[in-house]
Amino acid sequence: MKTTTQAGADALGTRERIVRAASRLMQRQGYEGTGIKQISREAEATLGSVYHFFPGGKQELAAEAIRHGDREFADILRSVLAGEEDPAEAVAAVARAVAGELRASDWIDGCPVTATSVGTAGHAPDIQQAAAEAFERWRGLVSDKLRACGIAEEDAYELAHTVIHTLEGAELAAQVARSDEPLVIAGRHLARLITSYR
Amino acid sequence: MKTTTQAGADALGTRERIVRAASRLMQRQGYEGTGIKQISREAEATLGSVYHFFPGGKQELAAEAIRHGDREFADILRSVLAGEEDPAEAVAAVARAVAGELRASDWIDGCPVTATSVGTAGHAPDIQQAAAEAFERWRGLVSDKLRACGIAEEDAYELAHTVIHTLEGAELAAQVARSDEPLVIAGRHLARLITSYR
DNA sequence: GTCTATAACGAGATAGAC
DNA sequence: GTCTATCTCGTTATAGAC
Repeated sequence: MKTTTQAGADALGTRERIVRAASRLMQRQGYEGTGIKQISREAEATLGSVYHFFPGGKQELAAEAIRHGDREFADILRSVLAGEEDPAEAVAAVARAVAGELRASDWIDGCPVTATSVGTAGHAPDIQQAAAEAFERWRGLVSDKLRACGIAEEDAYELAHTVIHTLEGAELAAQVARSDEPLVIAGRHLARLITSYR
Repeated sequence: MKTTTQAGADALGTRERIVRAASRLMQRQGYEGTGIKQISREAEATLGSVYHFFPGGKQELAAEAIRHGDREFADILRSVLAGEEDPAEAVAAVARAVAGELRASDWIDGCPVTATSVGTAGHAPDIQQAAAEAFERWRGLVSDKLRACGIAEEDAYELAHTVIHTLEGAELAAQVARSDEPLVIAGRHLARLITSYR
């Protein structure tokens, strides 16, 4: 068995621990607000190990952290969407799931992709591209669900955009307001919008 | 005439130049990514002047910068909403206006409130509150427009939430994708959603 | 691969003359 | 109100032993 497929927190390789720590910290503090020393400390790795695995420095590590957050939310999205047959219900369930995780973190842990990429436009293209790819992947998952439920391809494509982007914006608002109301309302409206295309 | 009401860029007082520079820089680089020295340089003020007007340091200045961005977008919102009679058309026009400004900046200048507040949750309550108040003000303007067009108060309240938050999320996505497609689609869907309540 | 030490630089903030 | 000089601390990144 390869080490990269082992389970259990203590069995994680150094590289994976570094990526996870970077993703979690940048999710809370953003790219500029997170230091490499803090990441190495949190990952229980030395600074030398960080630069060994990520010779491109902070930018390369941040791009990898975004891809980690991408995969993490994609798994949640797949799972929650599969749990409801009706696509409108499924999207509302995603909104509730996001709200639940946000509340559980006391409104601290926002979207890891957004938090890491905001403020890097124009001087960190790798980070911007990783974020764009994450959004595209998530939209693809939503679009697949909508098409599987009989919504026309072009409608599904556009609806997936608004589903992901509305959840993104509502999560930001929920975070600063320390309330799940924005996400609950967003879930209701997205469900209504989707239903109007059936 | 008081100096604070004078027009023209060169006639601005020092304090106002500092706030504007802070708002513009944090809109691009975020709170942590923007230095006070850079702000003072850009504002053509000395470091001493910055701390004279903002003894609370970077946090106090950032909160004021957010309130500046709040007022700026509120003015645009009022103006664009007033330019269209139909509320659905008006909201779509707002989406186009946001897309136009974003494209004009080569996808660099996102939402000044979001960019400044992301990553500060949990350790800068003044900033979080200023951001929450900005969103609330903007939602109030949208809600006023919807109610003036005959939409029930409770529906207008909830729709205003989703209008602002969807635009917010779509702007983030448009920024990383360097495309106005997310905002154009969001405008269309918001118009459709509003129309469904008439 | 891991570790320590340190270089090189910039950050936020302050003091005090003017 | 404005300006300069400076303190202190933290940052990214590198060097080189082990």
